[in-house]
This record gives sequence, structure tokens and C-alpha cells, in this order.
Amino acid sequence: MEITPPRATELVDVPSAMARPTLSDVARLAGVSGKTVSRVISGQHNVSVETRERVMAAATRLRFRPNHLARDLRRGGVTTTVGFVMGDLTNPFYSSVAAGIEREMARHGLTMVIASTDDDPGHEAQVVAAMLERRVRSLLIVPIAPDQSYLEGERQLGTPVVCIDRPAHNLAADSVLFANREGAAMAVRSLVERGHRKIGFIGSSPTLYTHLERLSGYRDALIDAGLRVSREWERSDAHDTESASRATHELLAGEDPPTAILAANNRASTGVLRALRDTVRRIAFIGFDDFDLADTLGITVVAHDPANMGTEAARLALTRERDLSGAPTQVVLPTHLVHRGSGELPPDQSAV
Amino acid sequence: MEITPPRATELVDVPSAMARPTLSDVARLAGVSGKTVSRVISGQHNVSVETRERVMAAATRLRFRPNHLARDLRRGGVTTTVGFVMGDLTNPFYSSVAAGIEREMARHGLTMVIASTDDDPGHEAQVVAAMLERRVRSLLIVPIAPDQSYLEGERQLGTPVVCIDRPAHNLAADSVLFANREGAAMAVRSLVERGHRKIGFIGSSPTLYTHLERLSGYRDALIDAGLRVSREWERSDAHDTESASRATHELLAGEDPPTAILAANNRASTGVLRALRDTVRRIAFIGFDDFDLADTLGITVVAHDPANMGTEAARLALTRERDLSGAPTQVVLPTHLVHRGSGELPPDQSAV
DNA sequence: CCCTTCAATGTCAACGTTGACTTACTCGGT
DNA sequence: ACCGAGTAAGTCAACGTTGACATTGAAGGG
Repeated sequence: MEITPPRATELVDVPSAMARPTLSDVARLAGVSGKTVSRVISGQHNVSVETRERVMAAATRLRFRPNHLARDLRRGGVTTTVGFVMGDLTNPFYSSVAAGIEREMARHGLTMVIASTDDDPGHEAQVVAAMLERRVRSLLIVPIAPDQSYLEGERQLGTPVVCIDRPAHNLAADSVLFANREGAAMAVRSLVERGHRKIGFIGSSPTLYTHLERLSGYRDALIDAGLRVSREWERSDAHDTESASRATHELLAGEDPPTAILAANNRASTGVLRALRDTVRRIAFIGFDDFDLADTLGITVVAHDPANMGTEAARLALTRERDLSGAPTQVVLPTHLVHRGSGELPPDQSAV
Repeated sequence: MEITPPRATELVDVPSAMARPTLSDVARLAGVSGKTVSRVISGQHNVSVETRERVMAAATRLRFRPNHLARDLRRGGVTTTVGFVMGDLTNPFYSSVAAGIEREMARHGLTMVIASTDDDPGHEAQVVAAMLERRVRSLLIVPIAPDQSYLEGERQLGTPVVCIDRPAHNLAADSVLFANREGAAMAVRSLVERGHRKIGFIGSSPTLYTHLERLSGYRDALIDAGLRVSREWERSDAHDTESASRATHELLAGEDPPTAILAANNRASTGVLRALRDTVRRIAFIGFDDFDLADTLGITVVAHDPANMGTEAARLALTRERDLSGAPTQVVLPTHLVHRGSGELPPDQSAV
């Protein structure tokens, strides 16, 4: 008995992956030229109804999907994609910003590409390069590297650059920021009004713009109130929840501990709250950045709208496309104090 | 005195946006052929050192960025981009998944495109189409539409499809899921062990896979313990924080209120916690999905690892690329109970 | 009935890059 | 001096689509 070898057609009939149909495949099946198919799929009107239907039928049958790469290339390399470069997608602050960008861009038929620098300054240029090579039509970035001058050329070459949450270094780019100083100052003033004289500040990094601004606001408000500014009450090394918690413990274990604490960001807040749970003293607390359970927990915060920050950034980018040479715009979004109880506690007498 | 008209060169010298330099521009400046530039920038080795340096210098001078679109097109339309379609980027669960995908893909030199369906089932196909037209090399999706059969063709055309958190409907795709039933059952068993006989369930939607699985786990565990299953204690209409909070209040205001509550997801948890704050009774509580402050607040949860879910999904997609015809893989990631106090409260006697 | 106008469709080249091939040298061995 | 092998470089076409322009035929005006 002979062993029948598989027929060639059998092998051919089970392709692991057939090639995607192109416009020409559709054209052949519909019996028209490629150009006509092009017209149909890009919705031009000068095509007869019968032809249009025939083309549509052929396209559907072949499961044709126009190749956006080819289209963008032909149209001059300007894509319908915008890039967003941020530090850590896990941080709800950034993801809210991303959601705001995504929504606004989607309204304009644009798609968002995300890349994370993992909060590594050395990673920024690399991640940005990957986006530019994909010809994003604009670049929204939360700058982390100490210098963004390398983006000047891109701006000149027609790619709008918008900085989010922090201004760029050595680059005249549009930016969207929060009223950081004023927010921190409001928080301090509110605490002072409740009788606090010793207020701690827990922040992340002395090189970070938002940290510095908020710290300035904090100091200015203390000075304006005629109070003492003390380095002892300022911590700039709370990079994450863990270190913020530790910093809080240390602050409270000091000789002359504060009766109130201001946390410079959401991560720090989480850490401070964890630390405060272990203390019998009732420390007043205000956090910068609102968060999910803050209302439930009665946490007073300096609130703002991160999604709106994304929206505004998207708008700046879209506007900039139309006037590449104009002076950079800086949008400052308001912060406001949301009183929920934790920031309204009076100074704990046992701590004095 | 005559007015000198601006010289043509002056006008030309101030272009609002000059065209991006191409490979040929670099070639011209370096005095070599385009192909040689191509070799240099794509790191091929058969180029002399001097030529390479000359080309690099020219490229730098012109701020040349290779056009990835053109490259991908020439190379056969397979890009270095993967698509992630999810419901709401604001939900920390999804953003953690996204972070996991992004990280794993970045390790392989791939970029992630994100699009949100805004939890609108009708939006899914549209968003997916946009990605496929951009020729993402694989598609990771949190399915929301009642039917994904429209993706079968894409799979056949060589685009891996991986479903995240929920399986697809009418589509043989790889998927990554959590052990939902088991997680919910564990939570119930733990509550029963502490003496609870009446346990409430607050979930989001009777059409949602995770909801149904978790509800099944809850019911099964009750039945296994010989306890009564009552529709009165099950709520399937807590779509957001607000409604979860309301549902909790209603549950507790009932004739025979539960002494413990299981929330089916992080949004529901937030709502339940808000509602419980307004109650004098001490209700035991367990939430599905871990969250930032859960440890600080002493909230017992059914925990899992969303970032890992993203990582696994990315791996499935990468594996699938190499064997498009194999049977679908289903990865089930473990859930485990994290005891923190809220779930270990005994039944409140005043509530009996 | 011819000429214009316009709608429907087609032809061709180009977007920027790279794979397949070819060409021009150089070098070592005999 | 000659050949084969190897290295460095170049030529050309093609990826899938669309803009510019050309062609066809029918309708409408005089």
C-alpha cells in the first residue's frame, strides 16, 4: 500500500496567515480601478451608486481594511496619531491625564500612543525618538529629563510639543500646569487659620518642578503669616508611598513635631495616611491631588482636574498645528481646597 | 528713496514648517546613495567606518529621523505597534493592565497604542477598526460588545487577538482571566467561618462576565456552607461608585439586612465603603480588586495582579505571532484573599 | 447637430524606505 | 599577470495608497 503524499493544494489551502487584501485586490474583484476603490473607501462623492455598492461588497467579502500607514505616507507623512510620554501609567494622576487626552483626540479622529519613561530621565529621549519616528503629529510630554532642548528641532520641523504638569527645560514649548504655589499656599493658610503654627511638608524630590513650586507656596504662606520656616519640617525625599510613610514617622518623632502635615502629591498622601494611622496624636492633614476615597475618608485636599489637564494639552497641540511659529502658550489650571475634615482638625494639645 | 522689496531668499529662510529631511537628503549631503544611508541607520555592518561616520554626521546635522511608516510599509505592513482596547483608562485596574502590557512590549521594542471604548459596546468595533487600519501587529482587548465574531477574520489574516479580563463571545481567541469564582468563594467562606450567615453581594451588571462569575462563586460558596441564597441580598445594578453606595444603603435598610458585604469590583468597593461610613452598625466587608489605601484602611480584599495580567496578555500575543493556527490558550491568574480586618469582623449583634 | 460642461472613471507617479541584484574594487594565492 | 573571493557601494523596483491629470460619455444649450 502506498502512502499518498499530501497534495500541494492541501498545503496551500491551509495558510498560517494569508496576506491582507489590498485596494487592488478589491479593485480586481469589483472590476474597477484601484483609484475608484480609493475613492469609495475614503468617502469621496463622485462615484456612481452602483459602483460604490459593488466596491463595498467586494471590500466586505475580502475583509478589506485600508492601510493607514500607506495612506499617511502618501499624504505626506503626517499621521493621525499623537504621542503621550509620561512617567508611570499606574499613577492615577497620569492615567487621568491620559484619559483626558485620549478623549479630546478621539473627538478629532486622532489616536493616542502612550509610552512610559518609567520615571527614568535617561529613558526620555529614547521613548520620544520612537514616537517621532512613527511620525506622531504632535507630542505631549510630562518632561523628566533635565533638558528638552533636543526637541527644539522637532518643533521647527512641524511637530507641536506640549509639556504637561511641568514646563520644559531649555525649550520654548506650550505647557499646561496647575497653580501649584497658590494651591500649597491655600492649604497652609487654612491650617494657620485653625491655629497651626508648626506645619510639616512631605514632598518627593528637590529636582522636581511641582515639588519646588509647592514647597515655595508652603514657605511663602508661612512667611506671610509671620511663622517660622524650618528645614526640620520639610522633607524632600518621599519618592514613593513607603518613603513618605517613613518620613512622616521621622517628622513626628522629632523634638518639636508639627501639628499638621501637607503632602505634596498623591503618593505622598498615601504614605502619610498610612503613617498617621499608627499615631495616637491627631495630626491635621492636607494632601495635594484628590483621590478616590478622599471624600469617604474625610481627607482635605488641594484638588484639581487632571483629565482637564489632558484635554487642555490636547487642545494646545491642535491649535499649535495651525500656527507653528507663534509664541508659546502657558495654561495654568486652578487648584482649590476641598475641606473634608482632616485639614480642619485643631492642633493636638498633647503634641505641644 | 526706494523701498527695497524683501529678497526671495529672506522669505524662503523663514519657513513656518520645513519638510522633514528624508534619507535621500542625508544621502545627498553625505555624498552617498540612499541605500548606504539606509544601511547605516538600520545598523547593517557592510559599510566602511569613514562612510558610516560621514553619514551619521549628515544625519545629525539635518536632524534626520527615519520614517517608521515607510519602513513598516516596505517591510510588509507589519508594524512594531500593538493595540490595547479597554473601557476606561481612569479605572486603576485598566491602567495597571496597560502598564503591564506597555512594559512587556517595550522589552521587545514594541509600542502600545491605547484606545478606550468608554465602556460603550457600540464603540468597540469602531475603535478596533482604527487600530487594525494602523496595522497593529496584535490586538489586546477587554471585550465589551456582545459579540466578537467580527475579529475572526483578523485572526486568520495574521493579527493575534488576546482577550483580557473577559473571554470573547463567538471567537476562539487567547485570553487571560482571573480566578473569579474561586476568589469570590474564598471571600464568602472566610466570612462564613467568622459566623456570618447573611452576606450581601454588590455587583455591577448582570451581563458582565466577571460579575456573573463572581456572583456564581458567591452563591456556590453559600450553598456549600448550607446557607440560604437570597436575591434580596444580591445587587447587580451598581455600575459606579454612586449606585454602589445607594445599593448598600438599600441593602442595609431591608427587613433582614446582611451582616457582611462582598463588593464585586473596585468601583463597587469605593461605593460600599462610602455607605458604610454612614452606618453605626459594624458590617464586615470584603472587596474584589485590591486598591491603594486598602492596607492603610484595613480593608480585606480578594487581590490579584492586574499588571501581571497585562504582562501575560502581551506574552500570549507574542507567542501567538509564531503559531497562528494553534488552539486558543486560556491563562487563568490566581486570586487570593488578603486579610486586613474589615473582613474579619464578627456579625454585628445589634443588627440581628 | 455641434460644442461645452460635468460626472464617472482611469493612468501614472510619488510618498520614504528596503530587499534583491549588480557593479567596482581590493587582496591574496599561484 | 590572472583568478576567485570578499567588501563596499550603487541601481531599481516595490510596499499600498492617493494627488494630479487624462479620458470617456452623456446631458444641455444654442
